Amino acid sequence: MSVETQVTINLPDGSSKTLNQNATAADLAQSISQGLYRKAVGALINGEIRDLFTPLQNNDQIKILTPDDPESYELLRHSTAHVMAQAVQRIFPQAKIAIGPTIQDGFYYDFDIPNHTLSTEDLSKIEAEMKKIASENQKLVRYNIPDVDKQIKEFCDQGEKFKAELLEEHKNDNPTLYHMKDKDGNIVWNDLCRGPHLPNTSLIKAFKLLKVSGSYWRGDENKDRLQRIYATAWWKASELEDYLHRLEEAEKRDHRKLSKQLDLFSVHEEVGPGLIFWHPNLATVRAIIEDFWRDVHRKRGYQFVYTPHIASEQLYQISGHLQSYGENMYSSMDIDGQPYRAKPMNCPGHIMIYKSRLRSYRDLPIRMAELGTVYRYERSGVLHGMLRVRGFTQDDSHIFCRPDQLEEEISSIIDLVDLMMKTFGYSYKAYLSTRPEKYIGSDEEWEFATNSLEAALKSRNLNYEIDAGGGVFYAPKIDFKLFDAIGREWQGPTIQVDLNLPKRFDVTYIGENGNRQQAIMVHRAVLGSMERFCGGLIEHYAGAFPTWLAPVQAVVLPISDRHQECAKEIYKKLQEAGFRIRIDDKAETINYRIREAQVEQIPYMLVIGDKEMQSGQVAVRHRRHGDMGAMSFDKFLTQIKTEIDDKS
RNA sequence: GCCGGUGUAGCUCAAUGGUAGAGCAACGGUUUUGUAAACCGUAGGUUAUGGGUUCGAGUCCCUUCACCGGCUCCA
Repeated sequence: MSVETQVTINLPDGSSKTLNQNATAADLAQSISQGLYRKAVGALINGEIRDLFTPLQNNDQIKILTPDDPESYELLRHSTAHVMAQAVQRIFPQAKIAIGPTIQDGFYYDFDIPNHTLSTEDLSKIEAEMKKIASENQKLVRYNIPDVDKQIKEFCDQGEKFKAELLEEHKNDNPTLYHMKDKDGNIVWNDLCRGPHLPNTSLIKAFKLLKVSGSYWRGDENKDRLQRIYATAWWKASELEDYLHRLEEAEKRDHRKLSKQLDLFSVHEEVGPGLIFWHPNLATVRAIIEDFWRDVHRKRGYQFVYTPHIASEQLYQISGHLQSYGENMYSSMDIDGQPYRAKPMNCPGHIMIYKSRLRSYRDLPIRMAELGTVYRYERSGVLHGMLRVRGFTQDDSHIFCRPDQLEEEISSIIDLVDLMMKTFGYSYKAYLSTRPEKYIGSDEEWEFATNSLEAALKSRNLNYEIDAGGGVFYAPKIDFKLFDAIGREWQGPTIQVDLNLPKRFDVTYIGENGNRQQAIMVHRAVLGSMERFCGGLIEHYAGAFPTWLAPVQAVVLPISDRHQECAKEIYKKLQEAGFRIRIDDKAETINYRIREAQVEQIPYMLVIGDKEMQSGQVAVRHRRHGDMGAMSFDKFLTQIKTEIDDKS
């Protein structure tokens, strides 16, 4: 056999294999082992997920994908999306299909279904039809469109205007269709799609349609309104069950639900949506977090400031917020004939303080910090518990520094972020967002600011990803994504190097050479907002705040009336020692009161009965570990003290 | 704001178009209790709001408001 009719491909283990030309990934799998061939669902070719029947090229780096590989879920979910679309069109022949991408843990598909609104009952019908399609064992076959214009016309004739539009857009990108064929090889359905896909539908076994919602063609509210079906798909039924279980768990942790159980916060129609009332329990948690926050900031050379909640429009004209952020600001109020606004951001206020006197290069850096409450208009449909509100308190800081101090400042912020996130038990990941398409400032400024951010990340040996073009128009930034106790992602700290405001406000200092120089301004928030952070914490801890944060740290429970005196003494001693203590001596059984304390997630219960009165000990029950037996009061004191000091 | 859904006692939920109910919580008693719910009783409602259809509306239709799931945006 000559070399031309063969291809050599490389395998993950470093070995290589020679196959006939036109061999596909499936052929490769078969040549490796029957077992692998049976399990194969696709291939990773030069790092890209591809169909199992993709012909291989000389020198390709190949990994055969099986359900054991995380990448295989992309194939599964994408193919399941097509099965869903086919099912929808079987049930609703008038339905036109838009797009159906995979998302985390699942996928969705958008449809235009004239004269029908999808309901939850429809979902089970569609699911049943999908099972049918899966059992029909249809083949998914990639098909290069030979005549794009003809295909566009065909789509138009079928009324598939979204597909026609997409194809028109991709006409020069070698567009492909995927044919779905029955066992006799007849094409029963097709969809414009780049792929890749599973070889056939029989692999699709464990899926569930989750919800319907509205959407727009291309996410544009001026374009067609579509109906979206969200769904999830897994290889095994057990995985699907686990996933649904995780959803249930997440639902149990919902901060709005826990708020009712634990009496944490409320919103009121008489007051307005998106405005949070902090009840004593959550206010206690917040106050402790704020104390901690002040403490770590003080130790890092921050100075605390307070700024007004309303300001003349002049301020926001200078800052540019009226022009670029006006849509999110509340309309003006008239004060002595002058228009004023509720503040949407703290930065202009901090700049006012900076500019209240002449600053020398020796004064820098100046780190100003404020738990600053701001008000922003959010569209009514986006409000969500404490996580998306209209009035909130940011843990906002602005650092004014010289160019030569920038990297060091950023590095120290990253250090602070690390301390804060570790304290609350979040893991995190950093993203460096670079210059977007629309921006202000010079290329040199962008380069300097971006390089400083990156250098700081590197100096701290922090892994980060680059979000190219993800910066805001006035600043490159580092964003941190947090991962909570059940692995969910939250928006975390942010660091931005502002290339705009120092110019607009003429923020300067006198340099060593006696000349006025422009100061560099860094915005940073670590917790984000107290509302969102505390809302997130509720879910992260599932309502069981660690002892250092718990609204009530221990409850003293006298067994009967004759133990009240003794219980009160213990209660008093603990309260005087600075703990947050409650005594529950109401005329209920001890079981009842223990249950109440458990439901309230109080970390410690101290049961006082005859034995304890005699021995002078306390019987300790922990909300998680249950009855811990009797111990001396001092021992308990030391134990809880250590726990609080360690913030564990 | 848009699409879809929901709104009944403080909470969780019932009530084929035909007299609004339960459990928990609250309150009053009784019980004095050993590690997740003692017993008896009392009170609690313009069924989110305003209108309409009907002999009759919690239930059907429309308005407004709020909430829920998304779209979009962001702390």
